[in-house]
Amino acid sequence: MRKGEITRQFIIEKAAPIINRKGMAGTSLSDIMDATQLAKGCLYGNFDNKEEICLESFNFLTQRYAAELKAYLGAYPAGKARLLAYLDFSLQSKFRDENGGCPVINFGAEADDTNPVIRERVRQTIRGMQEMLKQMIADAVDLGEIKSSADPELLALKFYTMLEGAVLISRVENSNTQLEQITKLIQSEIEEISQ
Amino acid sequence: MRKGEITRQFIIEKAAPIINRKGMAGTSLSDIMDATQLAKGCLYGNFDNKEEICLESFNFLTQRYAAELKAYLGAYPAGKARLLAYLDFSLQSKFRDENGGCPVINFGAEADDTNPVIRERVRQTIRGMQEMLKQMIADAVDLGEIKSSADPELLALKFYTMLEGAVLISRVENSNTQLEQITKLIQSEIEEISQ
DNA sequence: TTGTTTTAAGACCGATCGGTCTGTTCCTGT
DNA sequence: ACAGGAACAGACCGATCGGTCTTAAAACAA
Repeated sequence: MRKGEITRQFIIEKAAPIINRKGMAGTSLSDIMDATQLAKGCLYGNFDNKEEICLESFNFLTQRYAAELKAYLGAYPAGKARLLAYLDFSLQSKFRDENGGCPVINFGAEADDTNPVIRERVRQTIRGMQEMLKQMIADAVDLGEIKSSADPELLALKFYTMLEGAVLISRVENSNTQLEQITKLIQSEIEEISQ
Repeated sequence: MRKGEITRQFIIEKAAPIINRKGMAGTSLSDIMDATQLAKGCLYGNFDNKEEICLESFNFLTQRYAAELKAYLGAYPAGKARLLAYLDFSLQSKFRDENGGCPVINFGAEADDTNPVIRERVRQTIRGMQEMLKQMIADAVDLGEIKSSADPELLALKFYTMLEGAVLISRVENSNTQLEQITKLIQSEIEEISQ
């Protein structure tokens, strides 16, 4: 790997939590210079502009999350067990707090009216998460763990909106209570549709 | 009413949709000067700083929403009918699109890590909405329309997270589909716990 | 080791940022 | 009608914004 690629990755890793916390507009290049201890010329040698740093930061946060999630879920068999494991992961994931919360919420709320490129990436991420949830539910149905009357797609949307809404509220409240309550609710809903 | 108070209100009404769309950090004073056609001296004659304009803009958006909601719900009898009317209002409320989406999401996502004052106001708003929902559910229980086994507080949290999550996704997707699906889901859940 | 290419530093740029201040205009109570 | 105060305009401020460019240093291929 070339030196430049290492530096580029280093910049992204340092910038991502800041941008996730302070927002794209709220993060200045000097913020990133401080965090990386790199000069401006170096930043612009590795990126075309600030927006590219923001975009790559979002990609980094979501890809890292996806990798951690995949590693975590891999230990559980497909179906209901993995679905419940996903809830555990969502709850215990310190990720959200340490890096400024869910990037889907942060980047989504900021980009929806201002930045079509990033908004499109957020959309892809949302669809990916829903698709994954849908697949886990469908697997549980196929395995006979969940009633076949269940609609995996609709349930995935329901659970995902509940979780995102709970993450938002928990961040504003600075408390895990709401996220815990919602997680328990989803767990018991899964039990209700189990057979 | 003094002239100053009229101008102050005028500034807030013009600034609020912009700040809700572009964010607090992403909105500059010149944006507000353009929208109001007022000079800088006038803005600072009516507000101490930009943050005060942001705070009052959030207050304006939420208070106007609350007023419209109250007016809408007043036509329905307390209990299940009003609860269902709330869902209708949420769905048809053009408010969200015209002004840049739900201010709870926009200001909440931006302020949670950066602005304790505004975050506290968002928190109050969230609690107010949950309290209102809880009350509507509790009324329906008291009237015997909903089973007494239902937990109004938990249901309020559940419905609210679903709605906020759906609003976020619908905005990123630029489609009402998800919000419509979630609204229908909540409606049928209410029917399930009805008696 | 040497020559070339890549990478980083930081001075520099014009524009714009949030905010101040002074002078003028407009409103309003008498 | 007029005096006094409130409200507005806009020049002005230093700081900082995102971004460029030149130069030096470091990395790399030979």
